[in-house]
Amino acid sequence: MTDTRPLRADAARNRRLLLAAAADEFAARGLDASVADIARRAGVGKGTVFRHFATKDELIAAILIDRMAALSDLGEALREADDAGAALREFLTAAAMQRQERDLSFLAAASEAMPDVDRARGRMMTAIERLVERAREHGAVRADVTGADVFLLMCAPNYIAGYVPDASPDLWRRYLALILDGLRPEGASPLPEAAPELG
Amino acid sequence: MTDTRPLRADAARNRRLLLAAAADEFAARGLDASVADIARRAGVGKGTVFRHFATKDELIAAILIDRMAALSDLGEALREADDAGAALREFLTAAAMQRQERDLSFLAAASEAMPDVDRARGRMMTAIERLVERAREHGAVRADVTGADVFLLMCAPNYIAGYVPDASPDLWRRYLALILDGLRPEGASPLPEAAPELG
DNA sequence: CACTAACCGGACCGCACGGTCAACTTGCTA
DNA sequence: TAGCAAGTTGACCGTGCGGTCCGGTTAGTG
Repeated sequence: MTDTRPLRADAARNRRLLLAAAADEFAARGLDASVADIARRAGVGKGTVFRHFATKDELIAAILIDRMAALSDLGEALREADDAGAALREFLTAAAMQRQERDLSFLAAASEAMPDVDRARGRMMTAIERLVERAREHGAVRADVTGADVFLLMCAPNYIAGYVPDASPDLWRRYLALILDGLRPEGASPLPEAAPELG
Repeated sequence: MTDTRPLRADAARNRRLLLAAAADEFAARGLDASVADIARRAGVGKGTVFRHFATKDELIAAILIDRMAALSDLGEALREADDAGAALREFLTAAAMQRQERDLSFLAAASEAMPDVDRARGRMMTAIERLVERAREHGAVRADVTGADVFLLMCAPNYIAGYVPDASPDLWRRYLALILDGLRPEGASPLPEAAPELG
């Protein structure tokens, strides 16, 4: 944090390789993918992984923070969009497009112990809340749906499609469309149970 | 299979205790819950677990088969129901009510190697397909949704609600309602991507 | 009641994982 | 180009897991 000396060229390169390899490996095998496999995929020794990330959890956190930051950027940019409903759709499509990890429980667990994760999640949550609020005002989504709901629904398309062996890589679009249809206001039956409070 | 001699009284009791303890432990900690913990919760030695189930996977399979059989019974009973839409809703509610495991990937993996699992899954799939077909004919669900879709969506409410730390135990009802609203035919936009083929 | 096959339990094994470390290599700078 | 801090590496460690095994226990039977 306080120490911001730039990385040596090879170290910076390895860090990039590691993040990419880890994202691939996690997408393929889930969060249980071993650090050794990630190192091998990156063409690097296992020790190097722990030089860059003190812990496997920190590596996961770094990836999640990157992704949440990108989505936050998008969400904030979309605040100006003309069509609030289309903006929300675009956001959720982008969220599903970056292969999300299936196991979000890490997010909840890490938020308590890792302030960086918590901050990134908070920023994304407010971006989502703004989008939902605006879409609601424009009558593009049902009145009883909240930002927290959308946050939770964000990964569902990948989760659902992820359990089809040999699925089309775009199968998630089908379930995203289904969920989006569930969000539309026309003829919606009121939702039971209060919306959850997150973070 | 061929050998159907009845279990000794204590063995039968322990088997029941084990299945219950395993279901609890899996629900609480996911499929990674250790066999030792399950044995402890059942008040039994670890060796006893492996006397009843050759492998941890077989224990999981036994639980899954029980649940799928119960759902198949319900699904077949609901074929006679007057309101086809209500029947499908009732089925999905029952499916969510038994705490489903979050990690369905086991199902796909086990189906290939374990014929019992495959058979139970097949029976449940046809029950679901019948319910969906009938609901579709009655105009209670959109035309482009299939049995495979419903099968995949079945566990989503628990998955979504499962990542809220301290959630109300009935929070899944909220997301089930949302998904059911996504299934309704009025004003549905056609689904992209072909429905997956399962099994 | 005595006998035995079925059953139980927990010490034990091998393995794979996350994480450490000390010897070695390399990019930077003066 | 010499010197050194920064970076790399893979052998190594402790831990916790699924699964084994055998000595002791118990439910059923004649």
